[in-house]
Amino acid sequence: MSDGSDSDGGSLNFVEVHVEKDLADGRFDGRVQTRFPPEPNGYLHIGHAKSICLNFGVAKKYGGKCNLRFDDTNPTKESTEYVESIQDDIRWLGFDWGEEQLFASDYFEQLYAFAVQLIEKEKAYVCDLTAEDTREYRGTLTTAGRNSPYRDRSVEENVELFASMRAGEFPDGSRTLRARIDMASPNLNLRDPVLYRIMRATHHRTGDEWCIYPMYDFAHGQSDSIERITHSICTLEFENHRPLYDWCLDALEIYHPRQIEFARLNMTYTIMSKRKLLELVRDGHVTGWNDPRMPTIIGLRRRGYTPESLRSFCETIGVAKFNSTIERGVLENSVREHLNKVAPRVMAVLRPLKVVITNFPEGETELLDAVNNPEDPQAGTRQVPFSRELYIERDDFMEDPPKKFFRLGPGREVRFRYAFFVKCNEVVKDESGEVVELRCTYDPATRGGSAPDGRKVKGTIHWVSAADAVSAEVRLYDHLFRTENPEASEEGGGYQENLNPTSLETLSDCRLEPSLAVAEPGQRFQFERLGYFIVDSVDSSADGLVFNRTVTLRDSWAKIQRRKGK
RNA sequence: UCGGGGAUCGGCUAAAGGUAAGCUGCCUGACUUUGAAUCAGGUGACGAGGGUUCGAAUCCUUCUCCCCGAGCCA
Repeated sequence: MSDGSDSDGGSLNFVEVHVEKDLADGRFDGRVQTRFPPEPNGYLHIGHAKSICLNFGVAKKYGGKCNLRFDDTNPTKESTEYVESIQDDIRWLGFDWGEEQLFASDYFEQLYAFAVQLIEKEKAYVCDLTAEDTREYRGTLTTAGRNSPYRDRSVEENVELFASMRAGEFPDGSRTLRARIDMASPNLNLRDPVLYRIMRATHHRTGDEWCIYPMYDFAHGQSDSIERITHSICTLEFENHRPLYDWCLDALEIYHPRQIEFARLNMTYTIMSKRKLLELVRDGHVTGWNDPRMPTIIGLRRRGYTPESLRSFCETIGVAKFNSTIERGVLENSVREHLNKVAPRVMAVLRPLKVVITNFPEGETELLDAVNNPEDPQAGTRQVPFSRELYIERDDFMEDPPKKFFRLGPGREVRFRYAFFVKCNEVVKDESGEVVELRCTYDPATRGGSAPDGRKVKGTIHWVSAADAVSAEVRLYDHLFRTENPEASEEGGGYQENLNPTSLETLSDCRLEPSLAVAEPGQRFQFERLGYFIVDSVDSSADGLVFNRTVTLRDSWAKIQRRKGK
């Protein structure tokens, strides 16, 4: 294909361009095999979702496979908790890596053999320099390094020493195995990089079997090679490592995949660093990796995001080498778009204001038909009870409203969704002057929401019947950070200075229409005129419903207000 | 300072020497029993200079700015 497009007419991202070129050149016998290689040292976040969609997506598009391989070469940071969460998250996202459980740690024996081969080829040596000395010998960005005094040990001595390293005869950090490349290389990764270090730590899979562990650079490429990966797709920061990736494979004379680097995802109002996300959890700024404010997959999931929305998000943002930052709103749009199609509509009042319909008979209830989802006729209808005492949203009433306020005010008439036209006659206040109740009349002739006399109302508001309402707690989430780029702090402090103090608002006195009484954890709804909400999977129970707001609806009224406020 | 990358509407991406396109945002308007959704229109870009060419976002060149790199992390 040379016109830059695929069969659907969509354009190719640059990775796919490279893959198609390789396919056309017969470079890997027409195979495409990718891999997603997380280190199990934290939970996956939306940035990983980009990589997952890319790797699994490219494999699928060209009839290949994508492996899930854990890059578990540093036992001090890794655990099975993370392994399991990563598998869960990938499955939930909708991807399948087959039955294989792949771990770099499964290749430790093979990797060790590779290292011995390198020694035998005089391309690696055991070095006794301390960590500090190693750094000092390495030189700087602008000055060449110096050869280690241990660089010219004999093959025999190196083989023996390396075996002793493995056998546990030396203390942690006392020796390393290094590649013999070029201490004067302008690429610091090539200045005799460390291949193995001595580290007594219990590995989550190999236990105490090993006391030496391979470095990323010596494990990753060879693991790719063993799995016969064709395209090893990673992020930009590994671009400087590619010469070393290639060097190892060439030195070993083994199958040689191609590494391609793309720009990782950055998003406004959040951070993507695993280390910093871990700090947020540890320091108690969030309730856990699954806090709905976290950019983690599990957090977004609990927040109410759908796998479809995350996948379509990854599709829209594209893949390139330019270091870009995606607006948070793009993510929000992706979930709105999906939920608009599938989420059942219900009425819920978050901040209740009592309304008494003075001309509606006491103790009576009228059942009204409401559409479950106007975007999906199959979803059918349900009945909602209307009675003398109702609740409406406090925001839907103003005592002294401007002309363009289409909701309730003294003397104004609006439509109560799916019910009647209602007119406000009287405003009741408490001693402090706060509005506590509205006394209104309804027009029985407008049942269902339209007037036989053809009169129109400008606004439609949601409501719930007071006697029939179910109570719930609703958690409203806002950006975790108050600045677009939390990493850039004004006072020179850390990103934590930019935490948004109002990122969570908990409303405990919400009233929902009765159909919600049986809502199950994980069920998603649109609360009409408010947003999309999900029953919390952790804290919600039958006698204590808890909802998380996934995202608000677009709100052009709020936008107008904001514009005026400026 | 050395090496490796990068720069196209406000944001994100296409254009593979031949009409700078799409999505999103923003602004209008239509419709509306969700100020939602939907629909229509508008706004708006090749980092700068030089060169090659009939023709350059694309090739060459100089410059500017940004990112990555001196872990026994990945």
